[in-house]
Amino acid sequence: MDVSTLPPPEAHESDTCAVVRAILARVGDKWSILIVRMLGDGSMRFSELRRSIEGISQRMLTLTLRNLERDGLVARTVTPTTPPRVDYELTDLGHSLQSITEAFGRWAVTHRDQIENARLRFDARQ
Amino acid sequence: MDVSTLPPPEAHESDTCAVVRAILARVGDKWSILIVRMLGDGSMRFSELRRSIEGISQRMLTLTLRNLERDGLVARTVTPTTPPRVDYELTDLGHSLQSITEAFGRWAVTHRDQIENARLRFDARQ
DNA sequence: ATGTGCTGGTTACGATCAGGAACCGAAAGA
DNA sequence: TCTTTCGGTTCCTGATCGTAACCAGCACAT
Repeated sequence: MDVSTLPPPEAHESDTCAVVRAILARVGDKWSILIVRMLGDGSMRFSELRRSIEGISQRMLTLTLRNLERDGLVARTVTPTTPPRVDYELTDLGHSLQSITEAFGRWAVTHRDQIENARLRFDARQ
Repeated sequence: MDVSTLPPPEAHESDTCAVVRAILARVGDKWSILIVRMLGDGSMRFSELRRSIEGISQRMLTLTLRNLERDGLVARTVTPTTPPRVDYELTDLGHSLQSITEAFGRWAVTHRDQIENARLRFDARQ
């Protein structure tokens, strides 16, 4: 989340490296991908997201949603009722990321045990 | 990179949320994905990686490789010559992640402009 | 009238982490 | 002897994460 701008113009052709890095800096943090995954099933309001993404704080949810909105992955809709209602949904750009986040989710669940075992083995070796 | 352990046993069934979060915390940072992408083409030695992943510091390369090794995604081979030679290559587990990192790389390159534009529009609105 | 709850945030602050720069030993080459 | 290469490590600073507290606005109950 530290890279404030996308790579400079001179890196225009094919240094995938810098592009991937800059985009990952935004989209690659743990909350962003989780939120994209949750919103894949349809729009959700703020507190709904907060309840379904366990472990996220209000602050991080706000910040992450704001960044996703800034990058055009998520759209924010305010309905000025009482109490106010704020809905978030994926934009087309956000939807285009869906297949990747889903693939990642499947990979994570499938290989979870392997990673945990590798980690235990590594730590035992030290 | 802050979550030190994988999710506790009680979260065993299907709270994909915690699993994805814990795994992303390790694998989802910008350097890890870039390294997996680089190693996808074959094994590389330390300084080779440092030169080809522009912008990475020696320290972050060391740390990230260590974590990837710990999680069983990367194998480290030391050849005790002078100067020492250390090669890194993907394990089978690491290779299983390849298609995802490649898909992400393609997505990043393809949608780079859209993100940059969305960001400019958002900032202009404030 | 007064308290309590829900909404979607914001602020303050301490812990944690990323990242840069400098340093390291050993050996080869000039 | 001085420099370079190799793969690290150590120190330090500034950014970031995350927790807890606070906020306004309104409904409903006491």
